[in-house]
Amino acid sequence: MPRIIKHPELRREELLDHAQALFLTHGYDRASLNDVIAAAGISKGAFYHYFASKEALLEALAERFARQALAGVQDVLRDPALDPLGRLNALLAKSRQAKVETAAEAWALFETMFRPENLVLFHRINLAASATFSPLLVEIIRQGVEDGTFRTFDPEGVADIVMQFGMATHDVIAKAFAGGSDADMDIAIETLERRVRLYEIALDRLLGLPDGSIRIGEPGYVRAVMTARRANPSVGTDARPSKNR
Amino acid sequence: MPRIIKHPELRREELLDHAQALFLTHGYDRASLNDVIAAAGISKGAFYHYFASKEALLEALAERFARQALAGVQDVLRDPALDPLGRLNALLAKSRQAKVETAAEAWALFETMFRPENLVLFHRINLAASATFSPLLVEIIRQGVEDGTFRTFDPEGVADIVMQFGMATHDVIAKAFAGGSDADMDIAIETLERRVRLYEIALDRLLGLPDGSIRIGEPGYVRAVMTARRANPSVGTDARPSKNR
DNA sequence: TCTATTATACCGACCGACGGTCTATTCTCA
DNA sequence: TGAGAATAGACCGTCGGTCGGTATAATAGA
Repeated sequence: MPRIIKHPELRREELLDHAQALFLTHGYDRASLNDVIAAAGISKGAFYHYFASKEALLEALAERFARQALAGVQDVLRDPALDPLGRLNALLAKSRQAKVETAAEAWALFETMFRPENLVLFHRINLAASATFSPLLVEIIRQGVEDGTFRTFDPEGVADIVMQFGMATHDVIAKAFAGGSDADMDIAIETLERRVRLYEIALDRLLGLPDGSIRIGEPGYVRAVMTARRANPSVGTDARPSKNR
Repeated sequence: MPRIIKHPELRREELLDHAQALFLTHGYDRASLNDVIAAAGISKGAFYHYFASKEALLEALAERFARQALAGVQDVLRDPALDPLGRLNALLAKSRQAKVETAAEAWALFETMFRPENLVLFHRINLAASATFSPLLVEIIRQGVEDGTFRTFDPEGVADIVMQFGMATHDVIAKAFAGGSDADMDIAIETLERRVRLYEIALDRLLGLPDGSIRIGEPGYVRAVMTARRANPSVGTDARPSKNR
């Protein structure tokens, strides 16, 4: 095997790219290190030069996800024209928009993200995302409390609940994919749509706002996300020779 | 090795008992099948006679947890004297009581439950618990809506949020243990206490009740749980020769 | 009641794949 | 030219899981 030397940062990113693809298509546990290094075209030794363990690779991947998500939302955070409620809604809108775009552009990725074997991966990403976004939410809520827009005694708590709501949609979506049939999907879409309305009201009331102040997604948005796949035909079930562990 | 034949159900329960002990002390991933069968004193073949896989063992364990939890709340569910709000509060009180008792009787178990390596185990148990308890909550809420006690358009959604809140305390507690020092623990206790108050209010308002109607735990209850360990000295960190995967 | 026969419970050697380690080699650059 | 970063790949112990086989229990026919 010829020896190929690349710029370290590039190699690291490449490794993350291949790991991401494999983890998403086969799940963290089922994608082996050998798969990853084979895809990346490097040796075990090279891999362990960049990452201390497979676990560390997962961690780095989650961090990268969080970093990218944060970058996409910087403008909202910095916009001085926004009041706390506006900023909070803008933040929610951004994350909604990110979901729609992901669904449209990479339905396969979107779908695999919610497969049961990806629970570990998903959890790690969410953990990293929480660590990144919670402080931002707290700051927004705190400002809102200060200027009288919001009323709550526990900004951190409310921030956590916002994050929780975001993650909770996961289970509903997972059920939609688990069912498989279009009918199941339809039920799941309507459930999720109702759930989003509920989350909005929960946050409204938790923050002492009139019902309808918080907007997580306009009616029909869930359906828009979930039917975006038509443009990008399903990858179907795992086409890989099954491993038995 | 002598061949010992036991009643199948007994053997199965024994297997679950040993698996539970090992999974809790070392985590699902780190406790190997060989550890389990060694503890139970049986062969690989015997194990695979009872369970199709290690995964199936975990599943069965989670189901057993859920079944036991369900058994503990049957009286509350059946009590005809309770109105929906009373029943909901009684249910919350029961689960609180269960936590306090667990903490007092088996602090080691309680602590290990929240260690990071037990995330998978914890998640499975919660999944099983959700599947078991959500329908019960839905039924209670639905009745409350019918008789005018509660006001909501999405009983399933509210039930899910109740379950979510129950699980969310996990993260806060996990942080308390992660910190380690008594000071960290103290901060975590106060955070959790405030968080419980927030959850109560969130549910009050979500169900259209006056603030203070829902009681998850009386003030000071969290501290009572977390300091119950004094009676039962900590097991400290993992005393086992570390495995490298 | 005493066997044949079948079904069930159990044993443990064995397997391929896994994550991870180690030594050796080659490249880069001061 | 020498130090150290980058890469290679053989190798290791352990893992979850399989398999051929054995001992015991249950059942049936005589």
